[in-house]
Amino acid sequence: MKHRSTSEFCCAHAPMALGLAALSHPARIEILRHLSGLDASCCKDVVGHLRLAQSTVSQHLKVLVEAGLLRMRPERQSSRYEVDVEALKALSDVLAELADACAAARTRSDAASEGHLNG
Amino acid sequence: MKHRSTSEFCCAHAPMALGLAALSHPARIEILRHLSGLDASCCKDVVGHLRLAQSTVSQHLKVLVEAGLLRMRPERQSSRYEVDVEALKALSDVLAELADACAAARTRSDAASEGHLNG
DNA sequence: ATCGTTTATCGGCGATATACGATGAAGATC
DNA sequence: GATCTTCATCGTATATCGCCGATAAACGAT
Repeated sequence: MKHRSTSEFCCAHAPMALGLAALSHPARIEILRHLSGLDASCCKDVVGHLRLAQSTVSQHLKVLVEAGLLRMRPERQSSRYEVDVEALKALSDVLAELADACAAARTRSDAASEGHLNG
Repeated sequence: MKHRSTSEFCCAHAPMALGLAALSHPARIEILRHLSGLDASCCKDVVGHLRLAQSTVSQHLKVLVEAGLLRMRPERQSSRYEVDVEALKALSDVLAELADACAAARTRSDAASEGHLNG
């Protein structure tokens, strides 16, 4: 997840890669889904929902917070975790842009080869 | 990237997680962008674009192929790699659905608290 | 003050990811 | 046939991940 790659594209795509990495685990996807249903929730609640050790869940929550996809209020007794809907939407949009760019490029090249080869 | 987690949600979210994991590296994002510009391209071309060893690039391409985001025709001399636009769009849509679900849940809960608390 | 609850962090283990060089296979070129 | 190019794979080294148990910190209740 942490890379010290070689070129400028690394810096350019690093935020997107970090966000997607945070979502590249079934447990973390499920955490987002679970937390979206409720208003805000604590770690213990997530532990009850998933079948993972408390320390493991705490780690997953930390990953999501560091990726900016969750916000947390550290109320020492029972911290509240909440989905950052804007950040999630932003990440989704970036991926959608990539998909659209690829689709547009293909459409363009299809049109070109039709124009050149006439079918 | 390969997890043998505990519950049913793992299987449910595994495909999404696998796809996002494939995109969770700047080099692989850049590979998709690069390949979308061209029609189809070979490994050497990608090696020239990125500043990574040929073996490393070959690995990244393999990851993308195994995730279904790239198609490859193994022409032994110079294999052709091509973006699977449909697969990429599908993955983007799944993430968009997750984001929308979270947004919808928040909107609903906002409306509820407004109704209860009158602001 | 003591106990119970909840959470975050530490340390360790096994598995995986990332990167590279070296090697071998397959086609092209001379 | 000899050589070059291109690519996939192997082997290796290092770093990170994912998981857990154990522990410490913070708060509430008794």
